Amino acid sequence: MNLSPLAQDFVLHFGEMGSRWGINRTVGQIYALLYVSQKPLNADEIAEALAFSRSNVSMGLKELESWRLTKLQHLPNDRREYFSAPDDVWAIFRTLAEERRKREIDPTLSMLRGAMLVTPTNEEDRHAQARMKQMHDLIEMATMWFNDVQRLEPETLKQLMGMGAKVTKLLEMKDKLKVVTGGKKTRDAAA
Amino acid sequence: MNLSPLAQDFVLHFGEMGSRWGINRTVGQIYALLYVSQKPLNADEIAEALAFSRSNVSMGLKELESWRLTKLQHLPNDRREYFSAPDDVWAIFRTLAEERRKREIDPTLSMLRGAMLVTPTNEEDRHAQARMKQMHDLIEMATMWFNDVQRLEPETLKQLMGMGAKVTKLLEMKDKLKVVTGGKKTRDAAA
DNA sequence: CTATATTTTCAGTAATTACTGAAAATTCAA
DNA sequence: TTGAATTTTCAGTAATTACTGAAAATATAG
Repeated sequence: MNLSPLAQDFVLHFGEMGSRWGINRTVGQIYALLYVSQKPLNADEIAEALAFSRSNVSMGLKELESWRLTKLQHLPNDRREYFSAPDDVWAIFRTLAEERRKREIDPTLSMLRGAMLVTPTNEEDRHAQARMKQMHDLIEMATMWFNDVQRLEPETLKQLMGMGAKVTKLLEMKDKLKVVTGGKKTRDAAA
Repeated sequence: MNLSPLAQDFVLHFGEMGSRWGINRTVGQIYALLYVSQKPLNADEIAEALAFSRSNVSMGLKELESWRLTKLQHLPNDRREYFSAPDDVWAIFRTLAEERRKREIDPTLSMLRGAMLVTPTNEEDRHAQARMKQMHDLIEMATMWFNDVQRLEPETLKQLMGMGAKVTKLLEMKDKLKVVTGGKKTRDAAA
């Protein structure tokens, strides 16, 4: 690996993290490399930098493409394909989340919905079904929420996140406003 | 596996999902079983229900304990240990997230902070460092936000999530209120 | 077309991770 | 204490997953 120590640390760390999250270590490393790289890289450059076989890199890139995480481009007078990661980290994270939802969350919701259609024949199953419904409802709520949040302008999102727990204050405000619009004195709302 | 088809589907599905998220398949199955079970189970019951060896169950339970996902109790006149999952799904999810943060997010933030202290010696490294900073900032923001949200009352949280994209409306409201408290007419705020 | 460059596939192998049974350690009732 | 019940450990093995090199497929310049 002929990378600077800085890049190398990053690449190795993300290989490790990837594997803890169900992503093949080498795929994680390839993406980390693309992420920090200044310019797009072709498969040979990646293989060389990470000391992987050319075929391993090919498979890794295919995997990353299936997650829609890479950008592909060609350079003039060069037949090889050059890969890069999007500039916007938030966009990367969003794509990853979308893809995971499609692959894992949605099938899970289906399975849970299916389970809820079964007529339970005993107390055990009745209980199991109730538990599955609880899980279903949580996942569905979180998913819908994320779906909404994803659509927000990055600016709005940043503002919201920056507020953290202070969102509670907003809720209180909202409640007060409701009271206000319901006919009470306006002063409280602005207080 | 002498489970009802309902429970069996659930258990197998979660084993599968677990393995996609970096959790050993059998550990996922054990937890799914505890999750749907009406009563706490001992290791032998789990081994029997899932057709695993007793030692495999022992290791799986230890793993789950290290994630703080199980409750342990004893029944009168029975020396064996009985395991169960918490009743509150949101609490389970929260614990999982906390633990993952401790194990994966925090070390990643450390690594990124460390990388940011290095004085870059060339343009490549300067760029890599800038990229790492972007990632660091996103992760830190998301973490702090989650930290805050975690502390909210389940009721408040539910309310917030139920609002989804409508939080934007709240933000707009807030901005108007700011203007208002800054000295403009109060009517707008309540509109 | 043809030759060459490039990418993909895949069977074989290596490496990693998971699982088991037997033995050791621990716990606790008597 | 002792010894039966229970849990844990761990070396060996099985299963899975990852990786490679060689060959096939694809793409494109001339």
